[in-house]
Amino acid sequence: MNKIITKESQVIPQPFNNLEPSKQKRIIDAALKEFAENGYERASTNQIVKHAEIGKGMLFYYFENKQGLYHYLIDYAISTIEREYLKQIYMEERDFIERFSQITEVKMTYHYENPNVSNFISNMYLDDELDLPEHLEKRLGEMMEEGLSKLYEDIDYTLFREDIDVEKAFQLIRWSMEGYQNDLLNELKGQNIALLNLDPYWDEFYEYLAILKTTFYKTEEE
Amino acid sequence: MNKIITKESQVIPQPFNNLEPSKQKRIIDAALKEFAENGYERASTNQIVKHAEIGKGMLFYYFENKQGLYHYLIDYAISTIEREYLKQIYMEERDFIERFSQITEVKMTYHYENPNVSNFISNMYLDDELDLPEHLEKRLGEMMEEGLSKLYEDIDYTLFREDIDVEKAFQLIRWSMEGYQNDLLNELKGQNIALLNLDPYWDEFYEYLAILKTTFYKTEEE
DNA sequence: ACCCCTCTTGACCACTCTGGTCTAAAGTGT
DNA sequence: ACACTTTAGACCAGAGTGGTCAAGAGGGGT
Repeated sequence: MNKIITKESQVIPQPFNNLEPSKQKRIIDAALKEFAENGYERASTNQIVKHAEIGKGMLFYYFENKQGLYHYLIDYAISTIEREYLKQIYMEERDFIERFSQITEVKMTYHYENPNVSNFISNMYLDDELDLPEHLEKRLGEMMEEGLSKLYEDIDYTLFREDIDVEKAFQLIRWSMEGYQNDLLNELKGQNIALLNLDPYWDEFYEYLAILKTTFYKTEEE
Repeated sequence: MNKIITKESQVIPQPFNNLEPSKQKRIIDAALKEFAENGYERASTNQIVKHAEIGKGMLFYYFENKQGLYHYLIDYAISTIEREYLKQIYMEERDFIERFSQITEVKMTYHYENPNVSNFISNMYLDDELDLPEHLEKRLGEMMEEGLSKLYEDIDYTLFREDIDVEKAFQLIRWSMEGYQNDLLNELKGQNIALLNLDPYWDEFYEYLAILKTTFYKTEEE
Protein backbone atom coordinates (compact mmCIF):
# COMPACT_ATOMS: atom_id res chain seq x y z
CA MET A 1 0.00 0.00 0.00
CA ASN A 2 1.59 3.23 -1.06
CA LYS A 3 -1.29 5.67 -0.77
CA ILE A 4 -2.71 7.02 2.43
CA ILE A 5 -6.23 8.22 2.85
CA THR A 6 -6.84 11.38 4.83
CA LYS A 7 -9.92 12.20 6.86
CA GLU A 8 -11.36 14.03 3.85
CA SER A 9 -10.92 10.78 1.91
CA GLN A 10 -8.57 12.57 -0.41
CA VAL A 11 -5.87 10.48 -1.98
CA ILE A 12 -2.39 11.73 -1.24
CA PRO A 13 0.29 10.32 -3.49
CA GLN A 14 2.92 9.26 -1.00
CA PRO A 15 5.74 8.21 -3.34
CA PHE A 16 5.33 11.50 -5.11
CA ASN A 17 5.72 13.45 -1.88
CA ASN A 18 8.96 11.62 -1.11
CA LEU A 19 10.50 12.64 -4.42
CA GLU A 20 13.43 15.03 -4.56
CA PRO A 21 11.85 18.48 -4.75
CA SER A 22 13.51 19.31 -8.07
CA LYS A 23 11.96 16.28 -9.74
CA GLN A 24 8.63 17.03 -8.12
CA LYS A 25 8.82 20.53 -9.51
CA ARG A 26 9.67 19.29 -12.99
CA ILE A 27 6.58 17.12 -13.02
CA ILE A 28 4.30 19.76 -11.55
CA ASP A 29 5.51 22.40 -13.96
CA ALA A 30 5.21 20.17 -16.99
CA ALA A 31 1.70 19.18 -15.97
CA LEU A 32 0.53 22.69 -15.08
CA LYS A 33 1.76 23.92 -18.43
CA GLU A 34 0.17 21.13 -20.43
CA PHE A 35 -3.21 21.56 -18.72
CA ALA A 36 -3.02 25.34 -18.96
CA GLU A 37 -2.36 25.24 -22.67
CA ASN A 38 -4.86 22.56 -23.59
CA GLY A 39 -7.54 22.26 -20.96
CA TYR A 40 -8.28 19.05 -19.13
CA GLU A 41 -9.61 16.89 -21.93
CA ARG A 42 -6.97 17.69 -24.49
CA ALA A 43 -3.96 17.76 -22.24
CA SER A 44 -1.75 14.80 -23.08
CA THR A 45 -0.17 12.67 -20.42
CA ASN A 46 2.43 11.68 -23.02
CA GLN A 47 3.49 15.30 -23.40
CA ILE A 48 3.65 15.70 -19.63
CA VAL A 49 6.00 12.78 -19.07
CA LYS A 50 8.10 13.88 -22.02
CA HIS A 51 8.60 17.40 -20.69
CA ALA A 52 8.99 16.19 -17.12
CA GLU A 53 11.60 13.72 -18.40
CA ILE A 54 10.18 10.72 -16.61
CA GLY A 55 8.93 7.40 -17.92
CA LYS A 56 5.30 7.07 -18.79
CA GLY A 57 4.70 4.57 -16.02
CA MET A 58 5.84 6.90 -13.30
CA LEU A 59 3.02 9.35 -13.77
CA PHE A 60 0.51 6.60 -13.07
CA TYR A 61 2.61 5.32 -10.23
CA TYR A 62 2.57 8.73 -8.54
CA PHE A 63 -1.04 9.55 -9.39
CA GLU A 64 -4.07 7.35 -9.72
CA ASN A 65 -4.87 8.64 -13.18
CA LYS A 66 -5.08 11.81 -15.24
CA GLN A 67 -7.92 13.14 -13.13
CA GLY A 68 -6.04 12.49 -9.90
CA LEU A 69 -3.11 14.47 -11.22
CA TYR A 70 -5.39 17.31 -12.25
CA HIS A 71 -7.02 17.51 -8.85
CA TYR A 72 -3.64 17.45 -7.19
CA LEU A 73 -2.57 20.40 -9.33
CA ILE A 74 -5.62 22.43 -8.42
CA ASP A 75 -4.92 21.81 -4.77
CA TYR A 76 -1.28 22.75 -5.27
CA ALA A 77 -2.16 25.90 -7.18
CA ILE A 78 -4.61 27.11 -4.56
CA SER A 79 -2.03 26.59 -1.83
CA THR A 80 0.71 28.60 -3.51
CA ILE A 81 -1.68 31.35 -4.52
CA GLU A 82 -2.88 31.73 -0.96
CA ARG A 83 0.61 31.59 0.46
CA GLU A 84 2.53 33.63 -2.09
CA TYR A 85 -0.08 36.00 -3.41
CA LEU A 86 -3.05 36.61 -1.18
CA LYS A 87 -1.09 36.55 2.09
CA GLN A 88 1.33 39.14 0.71
CA ILE A 89 -1.31 41.82 0.46
CA TYR A 90 -0.88 44.49 3.08
CA MET A 91 -4.31 45.27 4.54
CA GLU A 92 -3.34 48.30 6.58
CA GLU A 93 -3.46 50.45 3.47
CA ARG A 94 -6.93 51.97 3.46
CA ASP A 95 -6.59 54.06 0.29
CA PHE A 96 -8.39 52.04 -2.42
CA ILE A 97 -6.12 53.08 -5.24
CA GLU A 98 -3.00 52.36 -3.20
CA ARG A 99 -4.40 49.04 -2.06
CA PHE A 100 -5.20 48.02 -5.61
CA SER A 101 -1.84 49.27 -6.80
CA GLN A 102 -0.17 47.04 -4.24
CA ILE A 103 -2.31 44.09 -5.30
CA THR A 104 -1.28 44.68 -8.90
CA GLU A 105 2.39 44.66 -7.96
CA VAL A 106 2.08 41.47 -5.93
CA LYS A 107 0.05 39.85 -8.66
CA MET A 108 2.55 40.75 -11.36
CA THR A 109 5.43 39.47 -9.29
CA TYR A 110 3.57 36.26 -8.62
CA HIS A 111 2.70 35.89 -12.28
CA TYR A 112 6.30 36.17 -13.37
CA GLU A 113 7.62 33.90 -10.69
CA ASN A 114 4.91 31.28 -11.19
CA PRO A 115 3.65 31.67 -14.73
CA ASN A 116 2.51 28.08 -14.93
CA VAL A 117 0.35 28.24 -11.83
CA SER A 118 -1.04 31.57 -12.89
CA ASN A 119 -2.01 30.38 -16.36
CA PHE A 120 -3.24 27.06 -15.07
CA ILE A 121 -5.71 28.60 -12.67
CA SER A 122 -7.10 31.20 -15.04
CA ASN A 123 -7.58 28.67 -17.81
CA MET A 124 -9.13 26.20 -15.40
CA TYR A 125 -11.95 28.66 -14.83
CA LEU A 126 -12.62 28.74 -18.57
CA ASP A 127 -12.83 24.96 -18.80
CA ASP A 128 -16.49 24.05 -18.86
CA GLU A 129 -17.83 20.54 -18.35
CA LEU A 130 -15.50 19.55 -15.59
CA ASP A 131 -16.97 18.92 -12.21
CA LEU A 132 -14.59 19.01 -9.32
CA PRO A 133 -14.90 17.16 -6.05
CA GLU A 134 -16.62 19.11 -3.35
CA HIS A 135 -13.53 19.87 -1.28
CA LEU A 136 -11.86 21.56 -4.24
CA GLU A 137 -14.94 23.57 -5.15
CA LYS A 138 -15.02 24.71 -1.55
CA ARG A 139 -11.38 25.73 -1.50
CA LEU A 140 -11.78 27.61 -4.77
CA GLY A 141 -14.75 29.44 -3.33
CA GLU A 142 -12.81 30.37 -0.23
CA MET A 143 -9.89 31.61 -2.30
CA MET A 144 -12.26 33.74 -4.38
CA GLU A 145 -13.80 35.21 -1.28
CA GLU A 146 -10.45 35.92 0.31
CA GLY A 147 -9.40 37.74 -2.87
CA LEU A 148 -12.51 39.87 -2.83
CA SER A 149 -12.12 40.79 0.81
CA LYS A 150 -8.51 41.82 0.17
CA LEU A 151 -9.87 44.18 -2.44
CA TYR A 152 -12.75 45.83 -0.67
CA GLU A 153 -12.33 45.35 3.07
CA ASP A 154 -11.52 48.28 5.31
CA ILE A 155 -11.38 50.84 2.54
CA ASP A 156 -11.57 54.51 3.44
CA TYR A 157 -14.64 55.78 1.63
CA THR A 158 -14.10 59.37 2.67
CA LEU A 159 -11.30 59.87 0.17
CA PHE A 160 -13.72 59.77 -2.75
CA ARG A 161 -15.36 62.89 -4.07
CA GLU A 162 -18.95 63.12 -3.02
CA ASP A 163 -20.71 63.69 -6.33
CA ILE A 164 -20.21 60.12 -7.57
CA ASP A 165 -21.30 56.65 -6.49
CA VAL A 166 -18.36 55.08 -4.66
CA GLU A 167 -19.24 51.52 -5.66
CA LYS A 168 -19.18 52.50 -9.30
CA ALA A 169 -15.92 54.36 -8.78
CA PHE A 170 -14.44 51.13 -7.40
CA GLN A 171 -15.36 49.31 -10.57
CA LEU A 172 -14.03 52.03 -12.86
CA ILE A 173 -10.72 52.04 -11.02
CA ARG A 174 -10.58 48.25 -11.05
CA TRP A 175 -11.25 48.10 -14.79
CA SER A 176 -8.61 50.75 -15.39
CA MET A 177 -5.88 48.94 -13.52
CA GLU A 178 -6.81 45.54 -14.89
CA GLY A 179 -6.87 47.05 -18.36
CA TYR A 180 -3.38 48.46 -17.95
CA GLN A 181 -2.20 45.14 -16.63
CA ASN A 182 -3.72 43.16 -19.48
CA ASP A 183 -2.38 45.48 -22.16
CA LEU A 184 1.06 45.29 -20.60
CA LEU A 185 1.03 41.52 -20.24
CA ASN A 186 -0.05 41.27 -23.84
CA GLU A 187 2.68 43.58 -25.02
CA LEU A 188 5.39 41.74 -23.11
CA LYS A 189 4.10 38.29 -23.95
CA GLY A 190 6.82 35.98 -25.17
CA GLN A 191 9.64 38.18 -23.99
CA ASN A 192 12.01 36.92 -21.36
CA ILE A 193 11.03 38.90 -18.35
CA ALA A 194 14.28 38.24 -16.51
CA LEU A 195 16.16 40.32 -19.06
CA LEU A 196 13.61 43.08 -18.95
CA ASN A 197 13.65 46.26 -16.94
CA LEU A 198 10.09 46.83 -15.81
CA ASP A 199 10.75 50.15 -14.10
CA PRO A 200 9.54 52.37 -16.95
CA TYR A 201 6.27 50.45 -16.94
CA TRP A 202 5.86 50.94 -13.23
CA ASP A 203 6.54 54.66 -13.65
CA GLU A 204 3.86 54.78 -16.30
CA PHE A 205 1.53 52.84 -14.04
CA TYR A 206 2.04 55.32 -11.22
CA GLU A 207 1.22 58.17 -13.57
CA TYR A 208 -2.08 56.50 -14.30
CA LEU A 209 -2.67 56.13 -10.58
CA ALA A 210 -2.03 59.82 -10.08
CA ILE A 211 -4.68 60.63 -12.66
CA LEU A 212 -7.14 58.29 -11.00
CA LYS A 213 -6.55 60.06 -7.71
CA THR A 214 -6.98 63.46 -9.29
CA THR A 215 -10.22 62.46 -10.90
CA PHE A 216 -11.88 60.20 -8.32
CA TYR A 217 -10.69 61.63 -5.00
CA LYS A 218 -11.63 64.86 -3.28
CA THR A 219 -9.41 67.83 -3.99
CA GLU A 220 -7.48 68.76 -0.90
CA GLU A 221 -8.14 72.50 -0.76
CA GLU A 222 -10.23 73.74 2.16
CA MET B 1 -12.24 23.25 -64.03
CA ASN B 2 -14.34 24.56 -61.22
CA LYS B 3 -12.03 27.07 -59.60
CA ILE B 4 -11.12 30.45 -60.95
CA ILE B 5 -7.95 32.30 -60.18
CA THR B 6 -8.13 36.02 -59.55
CA LYS B 7 -5.41 38.54 -60.22
CA GLU B 8 -4.15 38.15 -56.66
CA SER B 9 -3.85 34.43 -57.40
CA GLN B 10 -6.38 33.76 -54.68
CA VAL B 11 -8.48 30.67 -55.11
CA ILE B 12 -12.20 31.40 -55.17
CA PRO B 13 -14.37 28.36 -54.67
CA GLN B 14 -16.89 28.69 -57.47
CA PRO B 15 -19.24 25.81 -56.68
CA PHE B 16 -19.42 27.11 -53.15
CA ASN B 17 -20.44 30.55 -54.30
CA ASN B 18 -23.27 29.07 -56.37
CA LEU B 19 -24.74 27.31 -53.37
CA GLU B 20 -28.08 28.36 -51.94
CA PRO B 21 -27.25 31.03 -49.35
CA SER B 22 -28.83 29.10 -46.49
CA LYS B 23 -26.55 26.13 -47.10
CA GLN B 24 -23.56 28.42 -47.51
CA LYS B 25 -24.38 29.98 -44.18
CA ARG B 26 -24.73 26.61 -42.49
CA ILE B 27 -21.25 25.64 -43.64
CA ILE B 28 -19.69 28.98 -42.78
CA ASP B 29 -21.26 29.04 -39.34
CA ALA B 30 -20.27 25.49 -38.54
CA ALA B 31 -16.70 26.16 -39.65
CA LEU B 32 -16.36 29.51 -37.87
CA LYS B 33 -17.59 27.92 -34.69
CA GLU B 34 -15.30 24.91 -34.90
CA PHE B 35 -12.24 27.05 -35.60
CA ALA B 36 -13.18 29.56 -32.93
CA GLU B 37 -13.55 26.89 -30.30
CA ASN B 38 -10.47 24.86 -31.16
CA GLY B 39 -7.99 26.95 -33.08
CA TYR B 40 -6.73 26.00 -36.52
CA GLU B 41 -4.77 22.85 -35.76
CA ARG B 42 -7.32 21.20 -33.54
CA ALA B 43 -10.44 22.14 -35.43
CA SER B 44 -11.92 19.00 -36.95
CA THR B 45 -13.23 18.90 -40.49
CA ASN B 46 -15.36 15.95 -39.43
CA GLN B 47 -17.12 18.10 -36.84
CA ILE B 48 -17.63 20.84 -39.39
CA VAL B 49 -19.35 18.62 -41.94
CA LYS B 50 -21.44 17.05 -39.21
CA HIS B 51 -22.74 20.36 -37.91
CA ALA B 52 -23.12 21.77 -41.41
CA GLU B 53 -25.08 18.64 -42.31
CA ILE B 54 -23.17 17.94 -45.49
CA GLY B 55 -21.17 14.94 -46.62
CA LYS B 56 -17.49 14.83 -45.87
CA GLY B 57 -16.60 14.95 -49.54
CA MET B 58 -18.42 18.21 -50.13
CA LEU B 59 -16.14 20.26 -47.90
CA PHE B 60 -13.16 19.25 -50.02
CA TYR B 61 -15.15 19.76 -53.17
CA TYR B 62 -15.93 23.36 -52.17
CA PHE B 63 -12.52 24.12 -50.68
CA GLU B 64 -9.08 22.94 -51.63
CA ASN B 65 -8.29 21.76 -48.12
CA LYS B 66 -8.61 22.72 -44.47
CA GLN B 67 -6.29 25.67 -44.92
CA GLY B 68 -8.21 26.95 -47.93
CA LEU B 69 -11.39 26.90 -45.87
CA TYR B 70 -9.67 28.74 -43.03
CA HIS B 71 -8.37 31.47 -45.29
CA TYR B 72 -11.79 31.84 -46.87
CA LEU B 73 -13.30 32.31 -43.41
CA ILE B 74 -10.81 35.01 -42.46
CA ASP B 75 -11.63 36.85 -45.64
CA TYR B 76 -15.34 36.44 -44.96
CA ALA B 77 -14.99 37.61 -41.36
CA ILE B 78 -13.06 40.73 -42.30
CA SER B 79 -15.67 41.64 -44.88
CA THR B 80 -18.63 41.41 -42.55
CA ILE B 81 -16.81 43.20 -39.76
CA GLU B 82 -15.99 46.08 -42.03
CA ARG B 83 -19.48 46.23 -43.47
CA GLU B 84 -21.59 45.59 -40.39
CA TYR B 85 -19.44 46.94 -37.59
CA LEU B 86 -16.83 49.49 -38.59
CA LYS B 87 -18.98 51.21 -41.19
CA GLN B 88 -21.78 51.65 -38.65
CA ILE B 89 -19.74 53.94 -36.45
CA TYR B 90 -20.92 57.50 -36.64
CA MET B 91 -17.87 59.75 -36.92
CA GLU B 92 -19.59 63.08 -36.48
CA GLU B 93 -19.68 62.56 -32.72
CA ARG B 94 -16.60 64.35 -31.41
CA ASP B 95 -17.12 63.66 -27.71
CA PHE B 96 -14.73 60.80 -26.91
CA ILE B 97 -16.94 59.16 -24.31
CA GLU B 98 -19.98 59.38 -26.55
CA ARG B 99 -18.03 58.07 -29.50
CA PHE B 100 -16.77 55.14 -27.49
CA SER B 101 -20.20 54.53 -26.06
CA GLN B 102 -21.57 54.30 -29.57
CA ILE B 103 -18.79 51.93 -30.58
CA THR B 104 -19.62 49.73 -27.61
CA GLU B 105 -23.26 49.59 -28.63
CA VAL B 106 -22.47 48.74 -32.24
CA LYS B 107 -19.94 46.16 -31.14
CA MET B 108 -22.35 44.48 -28.73
CA THR B 109 -25.07 44.38 -31.38
CA TYR B 110 -22.64 42.91 -33.87
CA HIS B 111 -21.43 40.38 -31.33
CA TYR B 112 -24.93 39.12 -30.62
CA GLU B 113 -25.95 39.02 -34.25
CA ASN B 114 -22.72 37.36 -35.40
CA PRO B 115 -21.31 35.55 -32.41
CA ASN B 116 -19.43 33.07 -34.57
CA VAL B 117 -17.59 35.70 -36.59
CA SER B 118 -16.84 37.66 -33.47
CA ASN B 119 -15.40 34.70 -31.59
CA PHE B 120 -13.61 33.42 -34.66
CA ILE B 121 -11.69 36.62 -35.20
CA SER B 122 -10.71 37.20 -31.60
CA ASN B 123 -9.51 33.64 -31.17
CA MET B 124 -7.66 33.78 -34.47
CA TYR B 125 -5.46 36.50 -33.02
CA LEU B 126 -4.54 34.23 -30.14
CA ASP B 127 -3.55 31.40 -32.45
CA ASP B 128 0.23 31.45 -32.71
CA GLU B 129 2.23 29.55 -35.29
CA LEU B 130 -0.04 30.18 -38.21
CA ASP B 131 1.26 32.30 -41.01
CA LEU B 132 -1.28 33.78 -43.29
CA PRO B 133 -0.85 34.71 -46.94
CA GLU B 134 0.23 38.25 -47.49
CA HIS B 135 -3.09 39.55 -48.80
CA LEU B 136 -4.85 38.42 -45.63
CA GLU B 137 -2.20 39.91 -43.34
CA LYS B 138 -2.63 43.13 -45.24
CA ARG B 139 -6.40 43.17 -44.91
CA LEU B 140 -6.16 42.42 -41.20
CA GLY B 141 -3.76 45.29 -40.79
CA GLU B 142 -6.08 47.63 -42.64
CA MET B 143 -9.02 46.54 -40.52
CA MET B 144 -7.01 47.15 -37.35
CA GLU B 145 -6.04 50.59 -38.54
CA GLU B 146 -9.58 51.46 -39.52
CA GLY B 147 -10.75 50.44 -36.05
CA LEU B 148 -8.16 52.62 -34.38
CA SER B 149 -9.00 55.65 -36.49
CA LYS B 150 -12.69 55.21 -35.64
CA LEU B 151 -11.65 55.45 -32.02
CA TYR B 152 -9.34 58.41 -31.98
CA GLU B 153 -9.96 60.47 -35.11
CA ASP B 154 -11.52 63.90 -34.87
CA ILE B 155 -11.95 63.86 -31.12
CA ASP B 156 -12.63 67.12 -29.32
CA TYR B 157 -9.75 67.46 -26.87
CA THR B 158 -11.11 70.61 -25.29
CA LEU B 159 -13.76 68.71 -23.34
CA PHE B 160 -11.15 67.20 -21.05
CA ARG B 161 -10.08 68.89 -17.85
CA GLU B 162 -6.71 70.49 -18.17
CA ASP B 163 -4.85 69.06 -15.20
CA ILE B 164 -4.51 65.58 -16.71
CA ASP B 165 -2.80 64.04 -19.74
CA VAL B 166 -5.48 63.54 -22.38
CA GLU B 167 -3.80 60.51 -23.96
CA LYS B 168 -3.78 58.78 -20.61
CA ALA B 169 -7.38 59.77 -20.02
CA PHE B 170 -8.26 58.07 -23.32
CA GLN B 171 -6.72 54.85 -22.11
CA LEU B 172 -8.40 54.99 -18.72
CA ILE B 173 -11.78 55.54 -20.34
CA ARG B 174 -11.13 52.78 -22.86
CA TRP B 175 -10.14 50.31 -20.13
CA SER B 176 -13.22 51.25 -18.13
CA MET B 177 -15.65 50.65 -20.95
CA GLU B 178 -13.93 47.50 -22.14
CA GLY B 179 -13.90 46.26 -18.56
CA TYR B 180 -17.62 46.83 -18.21
CA GLN B 181 -18.21 45.09 -21.50
CA ASN B 182 -16.08 42.08 -20.57
CA ASP B 183 -17.65 41.66 -17.17
CA LEU B 184 -21.09 41.87 -18.73
CA LEU B 185 -20.30 39.41 -21.51
CA ASN B 186 -18.93 37.05 -18.93
CA GLU B 187 -21.96 37.35 -16.73
CA LEU B 188 -24.38 36.75 -19.59
CA LYS B 189 -22.34 33.98 -21.17
CA GLY B 190 -24.40 30.97 -21.99
CA GLN B 191 -27.71 32.75 -21.66
CA ASN B 192 -29.97 33.09 -24.64
CA ILE B 193 -29.66 36.72 -25.48
CA ALA B 194 -32.84 36.78 -27.55
CA LEU B 195 -34.90 36.19 -24.43
CA LEU B 196 -33.01 38.77 -22.46
CA ASN B 197 -33.86 42.37 -21.82
CA LEU B 198 -30.60 44.28 -21.98
CA ASP B 199 -32.08 47.67 -21.08
CA PRO B 200 -31.13 47.57 -17.40
CA TYR B 201 -27.55 46.90 -18.41
CA TRP B 202 -27.55 49.81 -20.81
CA ASP B 203 -28.94 52.05 -18.07
CA GLU B 204 -26.15 50.94 -15.79
CA PHE B 205 -23.64 51.53 -18.58
CA TYR B 206 -24.90 55.08 -19.05
CA GLU B 207 -24.51 55.72 -15.33
CA TYR B 208 -20.88 54.74 -15.63
CA LEU B 209 -20.52 57.08 -18.60
CA ALA B 210 -21.97 59.91 -16.55
CA ILE B 211 -19.33 59.32 -13.88
CA LEU B 212 -16.57 59.26 -16.48
CA LYS B 213 -17.79 62.60 -17.78
CA THR B 214 -17.97 64.07 -14.29
CA THR B 215 -14.46 62.97 -13.51
CA PHE B 216 -12.57 63.42 -16.78
CA TYR B 217 -14.30 66.40 -18.38
CA LYS B 218 -14.22 70.04 -17.42
CA THR B 219 -16.91 71.23 -15.07
CA GLU B 220 -19.23 73.57 -16.90
CA GLU B 221 -19.38 76.44 -14.42
CA GLU B 222 -17.87 79.73 -15.56
C1' DA C 1 24.69 -14.69 -1.50
C1' DC C 2 19.98 -14.01 -1.23
C1' DC C 3 15.52 -11.77 -0.51
C1' DC C 4 12.33 -8.06 -0.54
C1' DC C 5 10.70 -3.86 -1.42
C1' DT C 6 10.49 0.50 -3.82
C1' DC C 7 11.36 2.85 -7.94
C1' DT C 8 11.77 3.08 -12.87
C1' DT C 9 11.25 2.30 -17.81
C1' DG C 10 9.07 2.15 -22.28
C1' DA C 11 6.90 -1.26 -25.30
C1' DC C 12 2.40 -2.23 -25.84
C1' DC C 13 -2.81 -2.20 -25.90
C1' DA C 14 -7.23 -1.20 -27.92
C1' DC C 15 -9.30 2.59 -29.25
C1' DT C 16 -10.44 7.17 -31.31
C1' DC C 17 -9.73 10.63 -34.40
C1' DT C 18 -7.21 12.99 -38.17
C1' DG C 19 -7.25 15.35 -43.12
C1' DG C 20 -8.11 13.83 -47.29
C1' DT C 21 -9.56 10.50 -51.37
C1' DC C 22 -12.44 8.15 -54.32
C1' DT C 23 -16.17 5.45 -56.09
C1' DA C 24 -20.54 5.28 -57.19
C1' DA C 25 -24.76 7.30 -57.55
C1' DA C 26 -28.19 11.08 -58.02
C1' DG C 27 -29.64 15.37 -60.29
C1' DT C 28 -29.91 18.54 -64.06
C1' DG C 29 -30.04 20.37 -68.74
C1' DT C 30 -30.37 19.47 -73.51
C1' DA D 1 -29.61 9.19 -74.26
C1' DC D 2 -25.72 11.69 -72.88
C1' DA D 3 -22.65 14.86 -70.52
C1' DC D 4 -21.80 17.32 -66.72
C1' DT D 5 -22.13 18.85 -61.86
C1' DT D 6 -23.22 17.77 -57.27
C1' DT D 7 -23.65 14.64 -53.50
C1' DA D 8 -22.67 11.10 -49.74
C1' DG D 9 -19.94 8.54 -46.90
C1' DA D 10 -16.92 4.30 -46.71
C1' DC D 11 -12.36 4.12 -46.55
C1' DC D 12 -7.31 5.10 -45.89
C1' DA D 13 -2.84 5.34 -43.41
C1' DG D 14 -1.08 7.58 -39.79
C1' DA D 15 -0.94 9.77 -35.37
C1' DG D 16 -2.24 10.06 -30.81
C1' DT D 17 -5.06 8.60 -26.55
C1' DG D 18 -5.05 7.09 -21.30
C1' DG D 19 -3.52 3.43 -19.11
C1' DT D 20 -1.05 -1.33 -18.14
C1' DC D 21 2.49 -4.38 -17.26
C1' DA D 22 6.58 -7.27 -17.44
C1' DA D 23 11.05 -6.65 -16.60
C1' DG D 24 14.68 -4.91 -14.36
C1' DA D 25 17.64 -1.56 -11.24
C1' DG D 26 19.05 -0.15 -6.74
C1' DG D 27 19.64 -0.66 -2.00
C1' DG D 28 19.13 -2.34 2.83
C1' DG D 29 18.74 -6.34 5.81
C1' DT D 30 20.11 -10.93 6.84
